[in-house]
Amino acid sequence: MAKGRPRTFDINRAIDQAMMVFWRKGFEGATLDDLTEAMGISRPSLYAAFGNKEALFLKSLDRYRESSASYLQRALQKPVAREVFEDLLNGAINLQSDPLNPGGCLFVQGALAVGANAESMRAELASRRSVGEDAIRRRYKRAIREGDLSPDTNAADLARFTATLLHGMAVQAAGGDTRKQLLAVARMAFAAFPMPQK
Amino acid sequence: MAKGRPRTFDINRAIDQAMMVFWRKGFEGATLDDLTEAMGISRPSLYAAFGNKEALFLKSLDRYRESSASYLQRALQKPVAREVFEDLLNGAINLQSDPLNPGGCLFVQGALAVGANAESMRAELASRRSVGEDAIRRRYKRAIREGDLSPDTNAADLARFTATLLHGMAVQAAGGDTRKQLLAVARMAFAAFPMPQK
DNA sequence: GTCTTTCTGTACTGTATGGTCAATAAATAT
DNA sequence: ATATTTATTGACCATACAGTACAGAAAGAC
Repeated sequence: MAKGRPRTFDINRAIDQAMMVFWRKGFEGATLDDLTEAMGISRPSLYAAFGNKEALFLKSLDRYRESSASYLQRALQKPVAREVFEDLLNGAINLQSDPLNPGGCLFVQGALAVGANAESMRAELASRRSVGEDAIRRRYKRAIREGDLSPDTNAADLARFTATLLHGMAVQAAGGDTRKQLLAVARMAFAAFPMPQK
Repeated sequence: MAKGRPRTFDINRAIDQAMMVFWRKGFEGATLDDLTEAMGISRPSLYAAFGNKEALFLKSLDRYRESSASYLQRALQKPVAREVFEDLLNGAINLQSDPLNPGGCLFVQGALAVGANAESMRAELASRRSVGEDAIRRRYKRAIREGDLSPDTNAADLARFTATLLHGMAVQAAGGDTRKQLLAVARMAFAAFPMPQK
């Protein structure tokens, strides 16, 4: 066991709580008092464990990707592009409209437009959204190779279209749209998905 | 002419400048120093003319709706639903990816997730987005009556789908997507639009 | 036990924020 | 001209913010 006095709180549980606060209030809107209260720890404990607010935010983003947004990796493993697309939309809806969560998506509302102090976090989020979109693009490319998407499909455009829907639904969910309403949106989007190669 | 010393600045021009700051940094991220500097006026002048930061934000939202986002009202006047849909997407792209503007949409990034102080502005924006979506829904309802949309179309769902695309493109644009890239997204979305009644 | 290491709690610091005061300047009304 | 109304200016205020110092507490090492 590590020497010295052990922490009295579970660090992963603390990150989970911080994540929820950032999700609900954004990076700028979440104050240290909000965070420490939700995490159940004092300010110096937070700084000892994480460094500062930015580092805690980044940890929260990692945690979000691995827990809440894990539907994305699962969707990418579906056998054909059509199912990938459907699972992405359904998974996003499931997450974003879960009444136990803040509405929407941490990667969207965490820091979409911010002041100078938070500019680097805004860029970080844009970058992470881009990483997700790129993973989708690569999956569609594979689908083209494997023949379940027509060879003349533009994978980058289709991935961007997918991301646009995910992000748009995040805004809708942040505004209070229900799961049922978002499912109807997804149903319409399915009609835009290119036909599988015959 | 009104008595008393006249203002030395153009109030509409000042609102335009404030709007740009809010658009770029959001309600919370925009400081009074940011605002007064961009508007070219002093703090007490701002308070005398507008009341406070919230009131200035609301004025900026009005201005945004009437200038930048005026494409929406124009699109709603198109003769058939299909053209309405296309003009909405094209108009949004035109606005959101204009290099002279901050990327994205003020109604989306103005206050999507915020701290307690700005909670009422977050709700205000959600409400205004909802007003826009409702105007689209009513337009589609009319289209159903007029026969250019099939009678079994769900106007509310189609309006929500439209709004989701607009808001999703706003997030994409805020992240740096170009006009060209967004136009490709719109082209895919067109495929999801229900066929006109035969 | 005693030493060392690490964590916790209270209290604090410097700064930036939104908002205001009081004095002065510039216009109209009579 | 004088009075009145309104705008501007620069300094100011209270508060909330992110971040920290320091003393005490709890564990392992020996």
